[in-house]
Amino acid sequence: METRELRYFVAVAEELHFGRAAQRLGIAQPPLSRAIRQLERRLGVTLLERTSRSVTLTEAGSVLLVEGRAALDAVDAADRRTRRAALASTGRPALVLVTKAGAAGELLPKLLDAYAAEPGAVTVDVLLCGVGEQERLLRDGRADVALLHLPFDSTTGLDTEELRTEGQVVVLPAGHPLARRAHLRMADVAALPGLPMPRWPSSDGTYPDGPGPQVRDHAQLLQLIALGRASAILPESCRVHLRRDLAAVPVLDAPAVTTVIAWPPHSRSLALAGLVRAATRL
Amino acid sequence: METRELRYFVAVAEELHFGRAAQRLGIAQPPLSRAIRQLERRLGVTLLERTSRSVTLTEAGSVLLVEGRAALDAVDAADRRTRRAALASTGRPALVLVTKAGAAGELLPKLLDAYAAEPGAVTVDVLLCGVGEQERLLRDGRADVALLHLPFDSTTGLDTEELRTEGQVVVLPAGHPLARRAHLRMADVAALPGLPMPRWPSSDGTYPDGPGPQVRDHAQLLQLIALGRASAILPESCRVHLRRDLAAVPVLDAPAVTTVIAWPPHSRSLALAGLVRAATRL
DNA sequence: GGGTGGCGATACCTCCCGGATATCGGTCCA
DNA sequence: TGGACCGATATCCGGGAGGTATCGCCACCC
Repeated sequence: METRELRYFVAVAEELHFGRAAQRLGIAQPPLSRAIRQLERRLGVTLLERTSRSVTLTEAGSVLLVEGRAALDAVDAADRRTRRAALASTGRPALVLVTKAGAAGELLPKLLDAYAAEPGAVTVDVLLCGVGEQERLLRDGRADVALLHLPFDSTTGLDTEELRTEGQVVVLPAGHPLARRAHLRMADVAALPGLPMPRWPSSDGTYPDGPGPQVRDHAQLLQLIALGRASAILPESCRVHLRRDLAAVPVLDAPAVTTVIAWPPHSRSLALAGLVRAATRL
Repeated sequence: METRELRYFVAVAEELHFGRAAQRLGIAQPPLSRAIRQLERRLGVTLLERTSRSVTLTEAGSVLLVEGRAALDAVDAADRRTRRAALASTGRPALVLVTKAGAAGELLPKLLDAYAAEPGAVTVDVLLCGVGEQERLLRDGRADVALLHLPFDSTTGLDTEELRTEGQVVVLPAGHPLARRAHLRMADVAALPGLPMPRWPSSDGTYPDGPGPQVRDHAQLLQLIALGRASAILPESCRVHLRRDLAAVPVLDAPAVTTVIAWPPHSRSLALAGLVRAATRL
C-alpha cells in the first residue's frame, strides 16, 4: 500500500464524494476513482459502497480510515523529524513543546527556566494550540513534547510523566453571588442559572449538542464568563493569570487535574530526555 | 514520502550496502541508488554518507530509520487490519492474542474461558512468540492484543490494563542444593556458581556480551537449566507447568512481575473491548 | 413521464517515472 | 599496478498515474 493510495482513500472516506475529494487532492475525478478501485482490488476488500447518488463506508472502510490516518501521521512524522534532525545537526537544534493556550499556568515558565539552566539545553519553541489538538501534533511530528491535563486529554499511545496534581476552581463573573464564597461543591455549580458550562469541539471539529455557548479556546471562554454567559471549572493554577473581572472559587469535590508531560514513544532525542528530566525535578 | 521510498531507505540503512539492499528488495542496484538520492533531494537532507568502500548513516538518517520503521509498521497494520475487518464482517471474526511462549501460566486459559462465556464473543487465535516480539506484532497489525510482563516488556505506545502481580521464583535443577530451601534472596542467587543467568536477544536480534548461555525461548531455557548450565528467575506462575526435573524456590526480594493486557491505542473493536473487560474481571 | 442535472465509471491518450543493462570512476589490496 | 569491489552515471523501455471526453444511472422536478 502506497501513501498516495492512503491519502486518496482518506480524502474520499472523509468527503464521501469522489468529486469533492478529487478537488481537495488537486487531481481529476477519474484517476481518483481508478486509484480507489485498484486499492480495493489489491486488498481484496470492498471499502466503499457507491451508488450514483451516495458513497458510504463499509465496515472494512471505516477501519482503513482510522488506521490509514494513523499511518499517514506516522509517515508525516518520519518526514518532519528527519528534516528537524538535519537542522539540529547543522544549525541550532530545537524542541517544540505544545500545550493548550491559556493552560499550564506558571508551570510552563518554570519548566522552561529549569531546562534552560541545564548544560546542553537547546532552544524550546512553544506552540499553543486548541483543545484536543496536542495528541495529533505529537503523532505527526509537528511537536516533540506536550503538557497535557488528565483526565481531559487522552494520553493513549504516548509516554508520560506526571508533574503535579491540583484541585479545580469554578470561574465566575466577579460580581456573581457565589463568587464571595470560600469554597463550593459540584452540586452548587452543576446547574448555575444562566451560567451553563461551555461546549468544546470534539476531535472532528463539530460541537456536541446541549446548552452553553460554543468555545474554541480559553480567551473566548473567559470573555464569555466575564459577559455573564457561562461559567467553567478549571485547574486552580489558572488563577495566576485570571482577568480582574473574573473570580475563582475552589470546588472541593471536583476531580483533581493532573498535569503530565507527554512525548511520542520510541523518541530517542537527548534534548527531549533532558527536558523531561528537568520537568520531573520541578 | 511514499512507502516504497521508505522501504528502500530502511533496507539500505539496515544493510549499509546498496548492492545487498537491492538484492533484498528484489531490484537492481542503480534504481535503488537513484531512489535514495531522490528521497534525499526531496527531504533536502543527507541521509547516508557514501564512499566507494562504505556507507554510514548520518544523524538524520538514524532518525529516519527509526521513524520510517514505525511508519512502515503503521502502514502494514492498516493493511492487515483492513483485510481482517473484511473477513470479520463476511465470515467468522477473530482476535489474535499474542504472548510469550511458556509464559502467562494458567492465566491465559482462564481468560479465554471467561471471554468465551461472554455474549458475542468471537474466536480468539493465540499466537506464541519469542521474547520482545509482542510489541512489534501489535504495532504492525499481526496481533490485536498481548499479554505482557512488567518490568520485562515495554508498553510504550500501548494501552494497558493491569491483571495481576506476582512474586518471582528461581528455577534450578531438581537436585541443586538450594532447591530444598523454602525461600531465597537475590543475594543467594545473584552469582550461583556454574549457573549463570541466560542472555536474551535484544530487539535487533543480537545477544549482549556476558557469561551465560544464549536462549531464544522458554523451552530452551528450561532445557538448559535441567542440564545444569543455567538458572533463571521467573514469575511464580511458571510453576504450574514446570518440568519434573526442575525445582522452583521463591525469591523474596525479587521485583514483582505484573501481567498486563495490552493493545494498540485507537483500537475501536468491540471484540477487543469485550476481551479486555473479561480480563479485568478475572 | 420525459427532461435535466449530478455523480461515478469507462475509454483512451500522454508522458513521467521506476526499473533494467551497460559502463564509469574511485578505493583498497595482493 | 592490476584486479576486485562498490556506488554513480548514462540510456533505454514499459507501466502506470494523470488528463479529457463521454457514458450510464438515478433522483428530482416541472
